[in-house]
Order: sequence, then C-alpha cells, then structure tokens
Amino acid sequence: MTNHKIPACTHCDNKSIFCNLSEDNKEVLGTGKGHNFFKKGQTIFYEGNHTIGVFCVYSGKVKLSKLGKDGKEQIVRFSKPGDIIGYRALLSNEPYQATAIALEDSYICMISKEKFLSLLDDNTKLSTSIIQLLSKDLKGAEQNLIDLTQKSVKERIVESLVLIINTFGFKADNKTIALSLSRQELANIAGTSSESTIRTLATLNKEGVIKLVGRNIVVHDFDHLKKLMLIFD
Amino acid sequence: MTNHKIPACTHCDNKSIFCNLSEDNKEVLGTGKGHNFFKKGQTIFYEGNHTIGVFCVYSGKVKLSKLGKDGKEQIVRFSKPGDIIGYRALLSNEPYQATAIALEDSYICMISKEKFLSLLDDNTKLSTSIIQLLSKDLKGAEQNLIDLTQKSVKERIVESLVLIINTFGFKADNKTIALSLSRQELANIAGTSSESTIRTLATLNKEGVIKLVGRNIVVHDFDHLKKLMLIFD
DNA sequence: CGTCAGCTTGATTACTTTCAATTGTTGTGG
DNA sequence: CCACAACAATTGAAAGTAATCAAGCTGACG
Repeated sequence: MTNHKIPACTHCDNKSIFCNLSEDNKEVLGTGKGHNFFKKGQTIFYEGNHTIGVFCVYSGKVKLSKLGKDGKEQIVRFSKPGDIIGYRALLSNEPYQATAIALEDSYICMISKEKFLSLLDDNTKLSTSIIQLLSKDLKGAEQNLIDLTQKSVKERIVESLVLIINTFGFKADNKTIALSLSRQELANIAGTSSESTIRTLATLNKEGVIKLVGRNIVVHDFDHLKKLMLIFD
Repeated sequence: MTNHKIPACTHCDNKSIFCNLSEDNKEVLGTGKGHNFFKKGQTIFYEGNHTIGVFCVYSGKVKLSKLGKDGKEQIVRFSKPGDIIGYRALLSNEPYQATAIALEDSYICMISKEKFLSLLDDNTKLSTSIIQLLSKDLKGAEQNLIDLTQKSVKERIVESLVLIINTFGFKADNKTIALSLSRQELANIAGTSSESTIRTLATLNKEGVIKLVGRNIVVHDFDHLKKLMLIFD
C-alpha cells in the first residue's frame, strides 16, 4: 500500500506540524495510510460528513469551501503542501464544516481520528502547534469577514488575488500567478458573481495592474497590487 | 486590592475554562488581579495594543469589534460571564486584533500573559479547553462570513437578533431581548447602515415578528424568528 | 425649555446582481 | 482534420438592493 510518490512520514519534509514529532511518533503516523492520490477536481471530503481523520497535503493545491444560500459556494481557505485539513471538525468532534476539493492533482495523506487525537493527547508540542494553527485560521477568518463585508467588489477581487499569491506564489517566471482558477471560482473567493469578476478583471487589466493571458493572470508589479488592497480611489 | 463584588478564583463559579483547574492553580491565578470594574462604554483593550493578558468576564456584557474601512466598526463577537477575551492575540503572540468594550457595567478579571501561558504550558486540560474554544470561535467566524456575504440585510438583521438572544437570552419577562443596543451597533453586527437597520426593524415590527418598545426589542415567538433565519421569502 | 444625540423617513444615487445573448475554448468522435 | 457538443468567458441591458444624503422628529437631561 506504499506510494512511490510519497516518502514515509519519517522522511517527509513537507514542513507540516507533524515534522517535529519524535521518530517513534512519526513511525506510528506512517503505518497504513491508504489511498492518497487525488485527481484535480476530486473531493477529499464533504461538508457534513462524519470525520474520519485529518489530511496532510504532501503536494498539490486544495480549496476548502462552504455552501451558503441556494447552494452558493464560498471558498473559505486554501491549503498547500504542509498544511493539514479537516482538523477543526475533528477537534470539536463535529462533522466536517467545509468541503475539500483538489484544485490540481494532489498527494494527500490521511491520519486517522484515533491516531491524531491520541498523539495530541500526550504531546504538548503538537497541541501547541494546533493552537497556533487555530489562532492563525481564526485571525484570517475574522479579517476575511471585515474585508468581504466592507469592501467593494473591486477591492475584494484584488484582495483575493493577493491571498492566492500569498498562498501559492508565482510560477517559474515569477509573475504568473501559480494557481489558475475559473472566473466562477475566483468569484467564490471574493463573494461576488462571475460576471462582476470578469468585469473587474477587465478593468484591472485595462489599468495595467494585471495582465490577462487566457485563464492565467500575470502580475508585473505585486507591490502595486498590494497597495490597491489598502486604499482605493 | 480585593474586590467585594468578585469572589476569589478558588470560589468563582462563572463556568470559565479556569474553573476546572486545580485548587493550587486557581490560587496562583487569583493573586494580584488589579482593577476589574469596567463602566458601560469603557474600553477594556484596543485593537493593535500590546497584549498584557487575558480577561475573564465575571459579570456584564462585552462586545469585540474590529475597525474596517474608514473606521467603520464591525462587531465580531460578544462575551458574557464565563467567557475569556483577548486570548487569541496572546496565543499567537500578536497585538490584540479587536477592541473590547463593555456594553454594561461589568466585572472583569485580568490574568497576566506570563501566568496564562505558564499555566497553559503544564496543563493539558487547559490547552484542550483552549483548543475547543478556538475551534468554536473559528466555526462561528466562518459561518458568520457566509451569512454576511450571502444574505440580505433583512436576513442579517434577523441573524444578528438570534445571535444576541443565543448569547444573552431574554430579560425576566422571557421575551424582551436581554441586551439593548443602539441602532448603529445593531447595524455594526449585521454589517449594514443604521438607516437600513431601522427600516428593517420597522418591517419586522409591522410583520409582527418583533415588537419595538423604545430601544428594547420584544420577541413573542422566538421560533418564528429563527425560522426566518433559515428560509426567507 | 433649549439642546444634543440618536432615531426615523423620504428621495436620490451608486453599485451589483441577474438575465439574456454571443463568442470563445476544449475535447470527442466521425 | 473538421464538426459538434458542452462548457466557460464575455458583454450589454435591466432590475434590484442598499448606501448615502438631507431633513425632521423625539426624548433625555441640564
């Protein structure tokens, strides 16, 4: 059941919170990890499902989203290699509160509920990491709240682009955003419609802030973009 | 420096996360707590300030808010007796991320940073509680996000009323909401303007869902109100 | 009884969404 | 290689929602 694409936990260097565990603990972590390849577009778990464990991203990109009114999707967070997913539901012993979907072909390990919770139980360092993580996510969520409720569509789109860049960075050319999303998905981050997203991107394109190349977005001057996030005409 | 209005931590029964600590720990917690009366409207700490410790509400009501664009306030959470405030900033070693203001005369204890963190360090139970708390807050924040971005002003107002009722309940008559806010503050929860809030309250009043009595809001049929939160015409 | 702050109401304006129609892209099978 | 289907992107127009602006109004309080 071993997967050639993924090293054992004892040799994994994805900088996850598990990397600092003792060798023994990592050994335990690594046994019987099951399937762990997810094709682009494939769902890792659904909002409302019972928890089975936490997922740890080895490679690829993942979106976490919730369904709102009339099934409208709101993307709440992204995950990249080294991030763990689904831990919040597990910690408060609830169903998963969001749906996780692979945005690209991804290798993702699953650590069972029991294993994770027992590790947490006798490992101060791990629980400290978890606390840090939760704090960070909470901060992000609250900031996101302010941003989405008080800013205009244009500002929110800029905000979303900056979020994506901060999470995934640029491609090898150092200016093409490393994640290419559909207009609809971008709209689902900014909390707007795809049409508004298209119009706003067109404006930003015309203003020279970004350059649209098919689905890809090229940013020549990241600082300029970030400045737009703060103050807007 | 003892305050007659507040019992020692060893005898406090506000159901905070500290109540389950050992007697010894509570003893430590209780030494030198300083000023702890906050008048209505008084600020407990400001967004951006250095952390000095966590606050534990003994009695009263507190709002936590952040400043958005143009200094517009967004209320992010309420705290009631037994709740602790300001812990998130402390855990991630950042300035306070929100401003805490007493909504009524309140008695609030302060536990210093050092004391709190050292307690956390050698107390698994406490760190588990903290994890639970963070998880709960994170869930709330993410739900709030969806609600504020996808719902209409009317739905958001209803949502806000339900939040207040769930947090503080009703007065002795069992139908008057226990917290009376200004229209502006209510608007700041729902993320809208005071005018829209007024108009919406007037509509709900006319529809018989609520009854406006000065600043007080009377709810005869809480279930009806809650139903409006879910599906709306 | 005047003042001030908060509340209320109506009118106007700005911004977004929604709807509808068109164009562009991609993958598939003949 | 082309035609076609399916889906995504784009554009324009119309409709809707809520914010803003501009007055009055009200009630508490010195």
